[in-house]
Amino acid sequence: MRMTSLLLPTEREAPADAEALSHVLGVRAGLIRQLGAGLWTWLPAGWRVHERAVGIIREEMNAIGGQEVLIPVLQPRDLWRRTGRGDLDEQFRLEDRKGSEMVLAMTHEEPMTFHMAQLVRSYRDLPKILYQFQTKGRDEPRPRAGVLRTREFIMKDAYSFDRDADGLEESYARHITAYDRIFDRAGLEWYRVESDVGMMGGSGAHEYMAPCPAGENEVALAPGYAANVEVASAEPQPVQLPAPSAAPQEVSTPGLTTVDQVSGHLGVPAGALLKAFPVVGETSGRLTLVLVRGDHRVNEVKLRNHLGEPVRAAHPAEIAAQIGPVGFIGPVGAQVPVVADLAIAQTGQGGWVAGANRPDAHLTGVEPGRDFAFEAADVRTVEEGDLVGGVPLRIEPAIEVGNIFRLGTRYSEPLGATFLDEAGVERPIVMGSYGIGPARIAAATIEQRADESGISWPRALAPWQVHVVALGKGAGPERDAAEVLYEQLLAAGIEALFDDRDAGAGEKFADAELLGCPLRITVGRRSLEEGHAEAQGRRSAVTLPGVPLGDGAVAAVTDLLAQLA
RNA sequence: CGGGGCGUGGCGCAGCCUGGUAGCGCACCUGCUUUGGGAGCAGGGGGUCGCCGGUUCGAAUCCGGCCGCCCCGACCA
Repeated sequence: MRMTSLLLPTEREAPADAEALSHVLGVRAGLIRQLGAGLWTWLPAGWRVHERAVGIIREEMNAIGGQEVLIPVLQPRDLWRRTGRGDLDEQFRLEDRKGSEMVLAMTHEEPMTFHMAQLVRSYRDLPKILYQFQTKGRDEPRPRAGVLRTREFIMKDAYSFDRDADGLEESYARHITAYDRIFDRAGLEWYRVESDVGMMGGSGAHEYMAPCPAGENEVALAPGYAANVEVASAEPQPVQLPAPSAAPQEVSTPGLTTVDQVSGHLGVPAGALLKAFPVVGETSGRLTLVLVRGDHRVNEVKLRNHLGEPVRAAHPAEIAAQIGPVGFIGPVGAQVPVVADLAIAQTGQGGWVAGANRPDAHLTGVEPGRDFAFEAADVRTVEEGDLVGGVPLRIEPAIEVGNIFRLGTRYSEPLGATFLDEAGVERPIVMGSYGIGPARIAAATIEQRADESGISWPRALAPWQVHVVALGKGAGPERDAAEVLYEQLLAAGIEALFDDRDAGAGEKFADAELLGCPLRITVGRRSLEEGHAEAQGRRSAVTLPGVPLGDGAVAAVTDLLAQLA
């Protein structure tokens, strides 16, 4: 591709509203442009990257027996009502001219299962893996960071159909194989982490996380351990409790309502406090008092999974009516169920500090079990430095680039996707679903590999393998030699971008570094006289061996490319 | 949805407080010079100042309403 004809609007300055690196560089390098909140257009160079990611995914999905299909984005809302998903907040809804209710697909479990319900009759029709690359519409509460979280995006979504749980395990394992290869080939640093299965039930799920500063998730990492912080468990760091006493002692803590104030006033570590967090079940309406250590935070995902329903923080009025004065509540004497985090329950010690359920007062010397009844559960968020297998945990922000999910019969049952087994018994198909966001692969790659000058693509994702820069404005020997080299590369099937613009050397180099093709070949007066062009890898400042012009050029470039990642 | 911020040529911004000819840098067009790290000189084109309404002789500027976009949080099967 010649840059004189390419639509590549590079910018010297970052857009004022861009924060994330992938957002800034995506716009500056001319890959993407914004149409509206969470709505992004892929320009030619950016789309080439996206399609390279798609190509890798397609190859690996085919390699595990996946079959590619294409399902409409526009769908009857009724289908979604049948699975109880006709009213989701994130769902784009519309009507056709006849007034029929339609939705834009957020994902494609419903239509996929709908088809399979009609097409699968017998256990002989299973297993199957079907996938597609298709647009998803999600009315996100807050789109952000360029293409990282958008309201419309392309997802590779795959669905597995098996006769039983063992079959699902096999399909699930195949996807792990494919996904591991996909993210390796894309050149990402990634982790496969345990993730929340949500309220959908199912027997487990994993997310593929690419660490990067703009990530919206947090992953907890230790050797041999990787989990989304939403579900991560670890051994807490110890805390020195004050000496126990025979019975709780009331102490005056006037106006002291925060953990810091109380621990400072009493001269005890924050971790010696029992932080009381009253929650109300969204469906049951039941109030529960959750206790975590004063230096810990309640993990709402783990809490929700433990209680079996979503929860919200209790309102001050509810707290005052059922437990005690806000700021001074505690488990002792509280007439509500108490859930104590394992970091408290497992110590078996006394000496804790808790609210006294009386204004301006706390209790010291509190001992769980003796002074109040509780149910023990792991409901806290892990902290950096907590131990897993004796090794301190670290926590990193990451982008979710893919997920794999055991669905079970969540969709096959309501949509009547069944088959007859050998015994003639009708059974629901056991399903899995598996997503990957190619745009997030591109964004995560930018985040992980960019430097001060711009993007640095791995060969697997680069929009072009070679960026040929002709120096010298207008016609001249450099331009002629570069022209010949460019044509040779094209003829040899090497994807090359040719900077044939009448621009200064600095501008051409700056644009080449911004765009980040793996190999830059410069044809300039300096080396032309000796009959060669200069080669520069994007990732290193080291000048590579020169490329001879003429017959050996293609072979030399091929060699250089082989040395680059 | 709560909090904060911003809307002025393609991009980045000033002007608004204190109403009176819409400005700067980059980019763009023409010519000449220049040509290995975002060139110089000269000339030139391009803006409903987000939208609607109000105040005023006069509104980018003041007032009201609306819309859009960004950031933080909530949220994100």
